[in-house]
This record gives sequence, C-alpha cells and structure tokens, in this order.
Amino acid sequence: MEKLQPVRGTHDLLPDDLRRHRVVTDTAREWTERYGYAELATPVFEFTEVFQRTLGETTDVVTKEMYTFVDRGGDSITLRPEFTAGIVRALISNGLAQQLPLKFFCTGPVFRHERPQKGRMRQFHQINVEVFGVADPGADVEVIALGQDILAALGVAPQVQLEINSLGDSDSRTAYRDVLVDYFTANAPDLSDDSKTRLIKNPLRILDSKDPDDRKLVADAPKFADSLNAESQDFFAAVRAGLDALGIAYTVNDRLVRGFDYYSHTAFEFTTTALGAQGTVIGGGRYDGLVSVMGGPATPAVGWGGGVERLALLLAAAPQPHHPVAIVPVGEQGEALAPKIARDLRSHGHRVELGFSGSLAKRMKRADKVGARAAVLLGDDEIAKGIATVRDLAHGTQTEVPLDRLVDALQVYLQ
RNA sequence: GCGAGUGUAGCUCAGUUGGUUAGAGUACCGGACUGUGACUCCGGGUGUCGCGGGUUCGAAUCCCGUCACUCGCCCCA
Repeated sequence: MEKLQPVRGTHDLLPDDLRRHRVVTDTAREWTERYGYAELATPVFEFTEVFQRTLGETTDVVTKEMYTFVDRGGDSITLRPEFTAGIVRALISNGLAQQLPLKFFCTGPVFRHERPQKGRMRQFHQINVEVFGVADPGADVEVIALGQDILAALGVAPQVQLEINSLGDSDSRTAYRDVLVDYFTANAPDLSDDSKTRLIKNPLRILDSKDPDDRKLVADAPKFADSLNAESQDFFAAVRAGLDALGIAYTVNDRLVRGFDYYSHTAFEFTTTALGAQGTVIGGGRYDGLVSVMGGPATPAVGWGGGVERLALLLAAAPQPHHPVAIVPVGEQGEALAPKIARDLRSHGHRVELGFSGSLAKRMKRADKVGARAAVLLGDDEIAKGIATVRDLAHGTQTEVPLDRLVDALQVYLQ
C-alpha cells in the first residue's frame, strides 16, 4: 500500500459528490418506476464465464479490462464490468423467463481496469434498464424515451444528442460484416495500425475510428443500411417512426456500433461534447440473442446503461442539503433538555442540528455554517419561564415560544 | 496498453537565471463580543513543495525513477 492514496481510478464520494450522484440515481429510479420498471440488484461479482462468453471473447473489456481473480475456493471470479450479463444470468437462474415480459432497473458500481481520465474511472457507477420478452420495436422506443425523460428531468438534455443505428438481425449483421471485411481487406495497406488489428478482431469497430485516413476509407465503405434484409429494415423504420411519434429528436449515425458482441438491431447512444473524449452518457441497444447464448430460452431483450459520474458532471450545480433547525442550549439545564427537544422535533419531521459543546457564539456560528434556518435557544432564563427563544437566522428576529408549542412554531421551517 | 502535460497550505494558485526563514486569497483557529451567527476589525501558517534517488556549497526550481491526476489515442458509461 502506497501512502494513504485510494487505488488508482477509484474515488471517494464525499457528501457533495454523493448528493450529485444521488440526484442521478434517484431521478432514474423515479422515472423507471413511472415506466413500470422494477428495481433489482445482482451481485457485484460473478463467475468469470458470465462475462467472458457474453461480451465477446475479443472485446477489450474481456481481454484486458476485467478485474478477475481466483477466490479461496478456486473459482475464477470477475467484478462486473457491466450489468447486462449479470441480469441475464439472474433471469435464467431464477427461472424468470416464465413470467415475461419483465422490465428491470438497477444501479451500482462496475469495474474496468482502464487508464483513468475525466469521466473514466476503474470503479464507476451505472444506471441500467433492461426489457425482456418484447420483440416489438415499441420496446426499443420505450427505453430510449425513458432515457430521454431521465436526461430531461436532470436538466442535461440540452447538452446531449441522441444517435441511433441498426445493426440488423444476425443474418444482416453477418452479411454486412463479410462485405465490410472484403472492402477493408482490399484497402488494408491504407488502414491505421489500430484498424488493421480491428479488421481481424472486430471489423465493425473500424467504422468508429478517429484516424483521418481511416475516416476517408470509411466514408466510401459499404453502408450498413444496404446489407439490412427486409425484416431488419422494417424493424429500424418502426423504431424511427416510434421516436418521431413521441417527438424525440435523433440522428441516424450509420457508423455507430456498440462495444459488446451481443447487440443486434437497434443501437443507440446519448452523447455530449461537454465531457471531452468520454462523450457517451447513455449507451445501449437490442440484444435478442444474449439470453439463449447464456443457456436460457430464446428471449428478445433491449436495454441501456448510463454513466452516473458522467451525468453527475453535467449537472449544473450540486444540490444543497436540507436546512436544519439548530438547538442551542446555554447552561446545564439547557444541555439536559436539548436532546429531548431535538428528538421530539425530529419525530415531527425536522432535521435538527445539536452540538455537544462550545460557547453560545460558537454554537451560533456552527448553526449558521450548516445552513440552519432557525436557532432554538435554551438558557436558564427561558427554562425558568417554560419557553425557548427562537431566532430566525435569515431575518435576525427573535420570538419567545412556550416549550409545548415549539413544534407548531417551527412548522414554518419544515419545507 | 501508447503519447504528452501537471503535482507547492483543507481549497484555488504565486514562487525570478538554483540562493538564505516558501507566499497570497479563501477556508480554518483564537480574540474584539464571559446570552447571539451571517457582516466588520485584530491576531495566528496549519506545509515530508506527491514520493524516492541524483547533481550542487546550496534544490520547490535541474536530472533520473516512481506514484497520482489531466489531455489525446485506445476503449466505453
């Protein structure tokens, strides 16, 4: 262990950070509930095969980014690098495929051993939605609309654009892959070194390359749309029509591909230019083949993952904590009475700040610092009269309130 | 995994061609104000200059290594 640094790529979520974080996850939870999604949680780690088989044997995440270790029982275990594979495993393990359709929301940490950057950490958090058992393109439209509504509720929609594409069904995708490999193989000498590797491992990724020479080749490359069979074209058209009907703006980006092998048909990303190179805030698509690949019954599915930290970075301002009421005892009688009064107020819904030491001035200072709206002064004089002095900290006005009427008198500070 | 930049107080940063006791703002602590915060005034520096080694009479400053962060690539949320 080096000094007292956190592990590279991990961060503490201090109260300010966590409030931002919570705005994102609470908003997502609220909106997924409105759409009828049920929250669930799966384990943070799974058997390594769960991710290995599903994400694609050659993807970067599987080949070099997973936190994989052998546990004390000799099993190969992996910290989840994303949510979908674990949820599909849970679907199969629990026999939930008998109750389709199902709509899930979940959130929590995921882990990838990447080079850290702004908006890219080794432990980060995602919000995630999945729909199982709906082959209709309406489900694709719904999950996208849900994403859009969450972004709007967070106030970040103006900074975000929606891009969509169709990867087609497996026949279309295979056909396109062949056409694309032929094209790039013929032009291989002009490809960047990265893309020469992609040509072997994951040719679709070349479409996504930022290399200027690659982009020239990509511009003249065969289009995905030309390889889509009639069924795939109809599906994509239905998705677009559904988005149009809801008034959701998007651009079709035929170079948009997804990192994991399990996607088919619809692929989409909500992206921003405000975060530098890490522009994707929500990314997802349809993955009809995944459940059966993992050994379950053939089950259509569509979903997305969203980056909580990236969304939190887009938030205009950190939300403020709620304003408390401060109890300020002066002298022994006050000290003795304060905990009881504090507890009473708390039971009536107040957030109550009660310090345990310090002069009156010091406690008033503390009350101000924590943003208290009112201070309840309890000195010998007050207690002798059966009252408390309530000071409104915003206005500097003071009133005397009988102790048995404190709850009522402080009601105005509750909201 | 590759390339580049940065690292000085809790935070944001200044620190000359290497030079003696490392600074500012803010935050924080104490006091003016032993029953009143926010405002004002006075006082206080709270520091392994990321870490380790080297060059030098002398290193925050130059060199090497290392760690972390940032930017780009890669990848992705």
